[in-house]
Amino acid sequence: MPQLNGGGGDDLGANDEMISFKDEGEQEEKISENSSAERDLADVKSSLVNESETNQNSSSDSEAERRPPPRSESFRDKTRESLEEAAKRQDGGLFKSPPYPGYPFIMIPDLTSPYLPNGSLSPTARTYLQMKWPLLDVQAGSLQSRQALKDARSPSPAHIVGPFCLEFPGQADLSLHQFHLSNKVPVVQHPHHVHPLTPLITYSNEHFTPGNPPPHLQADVDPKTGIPRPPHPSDISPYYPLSPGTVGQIPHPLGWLVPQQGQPVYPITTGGFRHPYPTALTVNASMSSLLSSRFPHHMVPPHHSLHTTGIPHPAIVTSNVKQESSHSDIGSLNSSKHQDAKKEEEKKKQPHIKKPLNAFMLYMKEMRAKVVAECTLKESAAINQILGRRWHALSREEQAKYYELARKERQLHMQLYPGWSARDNYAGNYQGKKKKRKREKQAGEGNEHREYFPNPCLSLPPITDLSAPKKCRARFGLDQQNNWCGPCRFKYP
DNA sequence: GTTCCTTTGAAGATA
DNA sequence: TATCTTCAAAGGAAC
Repeated sequence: MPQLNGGGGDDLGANDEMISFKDEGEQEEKISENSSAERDLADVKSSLVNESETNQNSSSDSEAERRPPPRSESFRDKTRESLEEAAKRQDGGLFKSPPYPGYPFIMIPDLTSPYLPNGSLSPTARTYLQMKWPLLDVQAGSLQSRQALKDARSPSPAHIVGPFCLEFPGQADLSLHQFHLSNKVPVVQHPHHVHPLTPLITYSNEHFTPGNPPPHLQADVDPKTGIPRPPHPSDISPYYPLSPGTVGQIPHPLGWLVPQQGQPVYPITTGGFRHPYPTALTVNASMSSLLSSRFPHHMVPPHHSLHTTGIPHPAIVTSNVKQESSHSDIGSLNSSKHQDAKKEEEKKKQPHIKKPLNAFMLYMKEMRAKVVAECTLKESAAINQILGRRWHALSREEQAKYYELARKERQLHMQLYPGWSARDNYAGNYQGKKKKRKREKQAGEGNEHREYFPNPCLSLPPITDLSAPKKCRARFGLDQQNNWCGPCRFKYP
């Protein structure tokens, strides 16, 4: 994890950059030989990588040296360890402040009660929400405040200190869903105008249009104000969506909550809970609604009308487990074969809970569109190379944002899927997940591409795996054969 | 339709 | 404990 101590050594992996410098130098030469149009394109693309790399120093040119220093001494790990240590000390508080001065943490004092007595959001809650979900209309945390906004059009930024460096003590939980997404704000992100902390927002507009939530959901009433409010589970990252299959089977009360890109990231599954829901996990009724909204319908009690206060409690998970257990008891009357077959069938149907995204993945998710827009590259592999280098070019503060986001994602993930382990997704454990073929990449392997691979337009690091001569073709496409290495040109004239 | 590619980081597995 | 392996996202290309 990033530190802000400004120590002399930069162990953020900047060693990578020398490669690009060398290549870029060659690239420039090569670019100069190309047409002006190509040069312009190359400049634009190169600028993607170069813009922040010009200050990077490194002398390493080997693949091995491109890797970060040993983890035990790495700046990231130190910070991460400190974070985790702090997280342990923080008694499970999700958004408490770790003791890292200058670290852009986003803290909320007490998310269990994000509402003020009048039903509006507490300022700090608004601040956090606007940080994490900028498209949230946190100003209009309640119908009242929304109406007030409508009338006065005057937010009260006096409460809002700023996106970062907010630090609040106190317990936090996942009751953010008591906040509401605004139906007025644009939900679809523009690729060029992405908030730095919006990687988690993938909701589509239609999913939050006023008419979309089932009418009966409107019955959700703020227990404090008595004002009906839609039970938007907006506190949950869209990385924890419902599985599409689950949504499709039954008009689940929150079935309209579907991530924009359609692919569930953290679909809840019964299989995700290898153990009963821990009683120690403090989840309030709001959280429970969220959880219930992400459970397959077969895990939710048959009544689909949500309780005004509660909607199903996390105990529902437990109770559902018990329910399943009792169901199994009943099923024991049937033949065991039938039961086994049914179990296997259900097991196959289980959507697997995906890993929480790490900092770099969050960064990629956010920046990919920008890179794609600025660069004509199509292949994700090439884009990821750019992103990887830009990641290293990021300042520690900027990286820290993503590390913090990733940390919260992990914590949220842990709360949503307490029994989940990354091992569950390993090939063999997850039905339907194909085992990844092991890459036969050997460090230090000779690389003719390296010699021929200036990659003029992208400042990409040299390809290390030359086992497949078709790589340049796959990498650049047929229309950019001038970027191919010699062997590839020869093979695919 | 499935797998590969490519990146970094987290976490499990293994020696 | 250190190292290795797998999997997260993405989407075009290859098979």
